[in-house]
Amino acid sequence: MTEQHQLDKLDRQILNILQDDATTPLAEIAERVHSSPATCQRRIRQMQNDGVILKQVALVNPTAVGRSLSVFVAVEVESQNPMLLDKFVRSLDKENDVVSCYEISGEHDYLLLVHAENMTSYHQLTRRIFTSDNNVRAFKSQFIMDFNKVETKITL
Amino acid sequence: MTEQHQLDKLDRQILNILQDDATTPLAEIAERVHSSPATCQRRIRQMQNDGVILKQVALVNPTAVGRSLSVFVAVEVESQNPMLLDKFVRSLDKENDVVSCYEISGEHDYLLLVHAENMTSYHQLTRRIFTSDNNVRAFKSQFIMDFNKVETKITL
DNA sequence: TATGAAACCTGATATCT
DNA sequence: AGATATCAGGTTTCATA
Repeated sequence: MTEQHQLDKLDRQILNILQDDATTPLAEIAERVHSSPATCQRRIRQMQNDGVILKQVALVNPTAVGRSLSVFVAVEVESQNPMLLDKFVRSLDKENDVVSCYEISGEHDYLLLVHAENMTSYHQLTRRIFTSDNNVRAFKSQFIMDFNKVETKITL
Repeated sequence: MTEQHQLDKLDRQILNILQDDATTPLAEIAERVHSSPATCQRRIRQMQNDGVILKQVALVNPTAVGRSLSVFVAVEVESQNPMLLDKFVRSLDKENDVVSCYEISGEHDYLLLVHAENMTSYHQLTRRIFTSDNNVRAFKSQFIMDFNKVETKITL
């Protein structure tokens, strides 16, 4: 998480590969970027230390694990008081179905991504966290009907 | 990608671990779930074949790779003609800055996540793809001011 | 039929030039 | 930075319940 030197072409090529498949062996990476395994290894470690690579994770199919209802929820808060905003955000940590929370500009304040088991459990979730007690004035559910493109990759 | 048997507790525990850190050694996984490395290995392979685990990827910090402007774009299309919808979605594939595209219910049709270098490059992107030629009636940019919680993990 | 122990072998890491 | 040696850890086999 130290200060980062500018990424060069080699770094970017390695990142493109690892963002597609983090299990790619160093020997294959080296071949594809025309370098050596040792050099690739050093670059990767450097980028991990610099916080360029945040972590390596397994991506799971929500439907296959019983979360077949996915929703973007646009939330409008009652008060912009920092303590109340913080309280709202922290209340999401306990909620397994809330995968992400972004603070956004515009008419809404937050955009959440939720993976729920079904409509009943989603409804219960909304009753639990989108309350005026929790500093929420209003919320709008945008149900995801199709995942046309869901990448985590930032192509460089 | 075959038909999937029901996931048991062991599978779910393994998924929770791999969604946090896909580099966790099998020996450590085995210890934490009170099983053996061989069994954990077999379960993981099974879930990969069943499409429960989609892939393993490196997550990259957008800011650290020069994409410091992140935007959710709500897009409303002109026509619901399937061919035109498909054409719009396919036009996004070429765009490196467009990370995901969800088809949603409500007043808008699509929600895109974009990681752009800066406002200038984002503006150029909007001129390129959010055009009436591309079946777009209107779009609304929701700039991300803070990533309060950005997970890929579906806690089981 | 699924598990755990142990052998085996690939590939990650450290050292040296 | 690249080549080599070492060692950790992933994979296969086999025995067992």
